[in-house]
Parts: sequence; structure tokens; C-alpha cells
Amino acid sequence: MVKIVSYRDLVDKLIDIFCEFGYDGTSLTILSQKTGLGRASLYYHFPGGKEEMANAVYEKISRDFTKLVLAPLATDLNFQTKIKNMLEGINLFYNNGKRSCLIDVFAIGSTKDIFHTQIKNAAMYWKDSLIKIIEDEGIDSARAVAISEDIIISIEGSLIFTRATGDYSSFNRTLEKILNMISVNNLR
Amino acid sequence: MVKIVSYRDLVDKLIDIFCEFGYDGTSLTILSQKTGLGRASLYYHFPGGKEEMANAVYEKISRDFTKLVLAPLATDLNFQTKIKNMLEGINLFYNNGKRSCLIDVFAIGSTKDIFHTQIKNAAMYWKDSLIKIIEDEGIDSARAVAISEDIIISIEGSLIFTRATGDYSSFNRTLEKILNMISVNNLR
DNA sequence: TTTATAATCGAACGATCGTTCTAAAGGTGA
DNA sequence: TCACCTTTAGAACGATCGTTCGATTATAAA
Repeated sequence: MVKIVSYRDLVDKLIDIFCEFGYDGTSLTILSQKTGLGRASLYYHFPGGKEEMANAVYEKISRDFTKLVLAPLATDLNFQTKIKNMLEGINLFYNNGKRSCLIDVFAIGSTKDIFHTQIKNAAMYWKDSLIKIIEDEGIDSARAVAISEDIIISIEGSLIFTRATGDYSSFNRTLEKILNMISVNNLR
Repeated sequence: MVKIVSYRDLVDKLIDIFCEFGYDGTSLTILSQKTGLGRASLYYHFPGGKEEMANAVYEKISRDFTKLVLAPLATDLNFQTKIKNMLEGINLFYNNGKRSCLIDVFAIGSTKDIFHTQIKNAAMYWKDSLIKIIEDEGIDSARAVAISEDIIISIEGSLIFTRATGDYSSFNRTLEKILNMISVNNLR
């Protein structure tokens, strides 16, 4: 167990806990045990309680996703490099497929209504970013949409499949497949 | 609201409720309100309480999945027909993409440990069934594995994407894509 | 050492959890 | 009508929920 020494470590730990138990399945008793902090100490850092913890977790995840996945798509590098960097960001963000639960935590149960709009916007922004850089390669709009959706769907699907089977290799294989797919020859 | 008149209707209603709130997020109060039955009445039908309700839900889902998705792959029909029937089964099972949560309910929170092995086995069986009928078409083993995973991953991923964006058309588009992909010419 | 602030803690709160209790209403055959 | 079984119901149980409380320890500047 990694010792918690800073606020950032604490939020990282909260991410793991919420991922393992889900928001509704995570009790203050669990949070106290897993973080090593007393219940009152948790409320010292998050006066808003459990809901504020979920907010902190979401904002951290949101920042990471923007930095690791979305930002690489907005650079001036060439197409293949942008996709390659995005895939490396995906690999970091999902920790080699081991963190396959990041969305589900906020898409199910009590947190669903709170974060649904934000998750939707993030998904749409991701898709639109992909469409744009694919169109810039001279691909027609309809095909760019199909390819963009296919990339996102493959990634999300492999995370589900990986979690179900416990076989992390299929996650890596999917990232490789996407990398091969986006050579300009294969796009058309 | 559909009136509940039989045990089967009751289990169907429980599926919807657990899908909406997740297992841990579903309280007996919610179950009582949404089913229209008193708390004690629920315990009359499910003496084992909430956990027995989850079991009944899982077994119903498991039977539906076997009948709608797995069984079509085990027939003597030709390859394309088998896949086509499976995709129609998928469409029924997930109700046009609107029931995108069926696995998540059992893959997160308190139910995770109970059902993990069964979900894993179902996923493996599905994949192996696909591999077998693809190999029967003369495709080499490695490629059959890749195609099978790709089919499952596309379906699961489109469910996640559909739920996130609220755009059900991408689910249907994915099923169409799979149908086009498995023409024998495209397989090799 | 003194003082002030940051951070910790377990005990206890009211509310809600899943569960069990006792009893009554509905339906069916004699 | 009667007896019998199915199915219903709300009240109440102990346990746990998220939260708040009062008070103690750690840290660091003066």
C-alpha cells in the first residue's frame, strides 16, 4: 500500500477506491480503512463529504483525460504522430487497461445524473477532435465520422472486454490495431 | 408504467430498476416504490432479499443472452446467417442499445465478486463460439481470434458510447458494420 | 518555550439501510 | 358460509449509512 502524504495522493487513492466499489458501494468506513484516515479527517479535506470527494475525483480524471488524450490531438504534429500520442495517453490514462472503470463509476447510480452531461460533452469533444484531424487528411466527412466512432468504440469496448475476461493483452492489441488502421492508405 | 401481474413481469421490472440505480444504489424503498409492492411482499417472492433478487435478475439475463446471442451461433445454418441472427439477438437483448448497462450492474460494487466468474465464462464462451465458426470458414486461427474479439469489442464499446452520448444510432451503425465485415471476402 | 494553525482522531448523532414481524385482504374449492 | 392458502401490507427491528462533534496531536514560526 502506497503511503498517502499529500492531497494529490489522497485523490489518487479515492479514484482507486471508487473504481473498486462504485460510488454507492463505497462507504465512509471503507474510505477510512483504505485511506488510513479517520472519518473526521476525510471531512477536514472534503467538507462537502462523499459528494465532494466524487467531485474531486471527477475533476482529476477530467484533467488527466484532457492532458493525456485530448491535448495530443490539438498539436501541430502530423496525423500519425497525433494518433500515436493519443494512444499512448490512453494507455497511461487507463493504466494499461487496469483502470477500466473510470467512466462507469460516474455513469451508474447516484452520480449518474450529476455527471452525465459532462461525460457526454467529453465524449462528443473527443469524437469531434478525431473527426477534424481525419478530415484534415482529406477524408470525406461521413467516413471521418465512422472512423472516429470506430476508434472510440474499440477503445471503450476493449476496456469492457478486458475487465470481463481479465486478459489485459486484448487492450494492448486493440491499441495496436488502431495504430495500424490509421495509416493513410488504410483510411480511404 | 407497465402493471406487474406475474413473477416474470416482476423480474423484468427488477432488471430495469437495477440497471437504473446499480445494485448498491437500489434500496428496498426504491424497489417498493418502482414495483408497487410493499417491502414484505418483495420478501415473499424473494425470501433471500436483495441478493436473491440480483440472482434472479442475473439468471434471467443469462438465459436471455444464451437464447438470443449464443444459441444462433450453434445452429447448422450458414456462416452469414448465424452472425446475422446473433446480431438480431444482440439488438433484442440490449433493446436497441437502450439497455446498455446489463453487465455493468454485476461488474461493479458488491455484486462484482459474486458474478465475476460467471461473466468471465460467458464472455470466453461467446468469443470461443465465434472463433470456431470463423475457423470453419477456412480462416486461420490467429485471424479468427482477432476477428472474434473485434466483434465483441465493437458491440460492447458501442453500448458504452451510446450510453455516454445518448445517440442510439451509433449502436445500430456498429451492428451494420459487423454485418458488412463478415462477408467472406472481407474476412481474409 | 510559547503560540497559532494544520491535521488528526473516535464517539455519537439522526437517517436510512436490509430484514423480520404480525396481521389482514384476496382468491378458490367444499 | 366456511376453511385454506396465496399474496398483500405497514410497523418495527438491529445494523450501518453519511455526517458532526469536541478534543487531542503534529508542525512550524515567534
